[in-house]
Amino acid sequence: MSRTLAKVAYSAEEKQLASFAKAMGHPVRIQILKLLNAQACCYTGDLTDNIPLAQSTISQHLKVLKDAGLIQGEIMPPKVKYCLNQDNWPVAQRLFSELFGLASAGDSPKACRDSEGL
Amino acid sequence: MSRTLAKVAYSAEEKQLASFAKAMGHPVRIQILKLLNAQACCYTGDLTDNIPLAQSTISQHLKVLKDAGLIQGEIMPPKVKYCLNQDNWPVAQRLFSELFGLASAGDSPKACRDSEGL
DNA sequence: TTAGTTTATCGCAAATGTACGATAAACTTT
DNA sequence: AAAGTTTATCGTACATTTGCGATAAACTAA
Repeated sequence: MSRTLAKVAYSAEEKQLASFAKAMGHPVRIQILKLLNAQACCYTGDLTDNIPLAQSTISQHLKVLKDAGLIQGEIMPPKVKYCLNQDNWPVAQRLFSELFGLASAGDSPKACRDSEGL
Repeated sequence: MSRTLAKVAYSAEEKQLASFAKAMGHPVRIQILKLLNAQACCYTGDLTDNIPLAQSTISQHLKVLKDAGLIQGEIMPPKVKYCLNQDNWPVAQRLFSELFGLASAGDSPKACRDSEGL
């Protein structure tokens, strides 16, 4: 048969994962996340200096990441310091891990013998 | 200081990762990926039957996933069988793993002592 | 108070994304 | 050949995203 399929609506986790993914769906935002992951924190100005986009545009990208819950900002007048969101980053980590078949690092997708089509 | 920052342009990997993430940025597409990950393959009709969206809409979502390289489709007249993309799924797996600080499963984001701001 | 620094927000234009119904395309069965 | 099944594509409407310059907001230093 083939009737053991998807539920009709999205689960909270599916929505959360899609929301994280959506926020990550732009190269600049990936760049920002990588930066924060590598060096803990940074100020908006640091990004403005090194990314060839208007300051307002970068601020908008930061807002997207913040609204998605991936980063958090702390006001340190006159600057704002951003870091990965302590609470949600591990959640995102988990959700993506689960989607990708969790761990076993070298796992290949469930075989679909024949494949290579279309 | 603080001048050891981001490069001016995006690397190929950053663009690739953003592209994967963007394709994953919708709950229906997450649902489809989970399904394919869980049961290897499925036909468009299976999705059409179980997701409350028009057939044309689902077809479009499949196209987004296919264009991003996350899934592949094989024509088996009169149906089309979809599976995770054998080549790229592991790539996506790796890129996301790397972004999330690779492995150590329980790692928390690099401390940003003080935090909780804004 | 005034001027300076840093970041967020507003208003706008152009491009993309989302969903639908209608229709075409490909192939099977009668 | 005609009718049926399954999936993709087209055209359309509406919403969201992306990027910019201009401006406001918050706070410090003169």
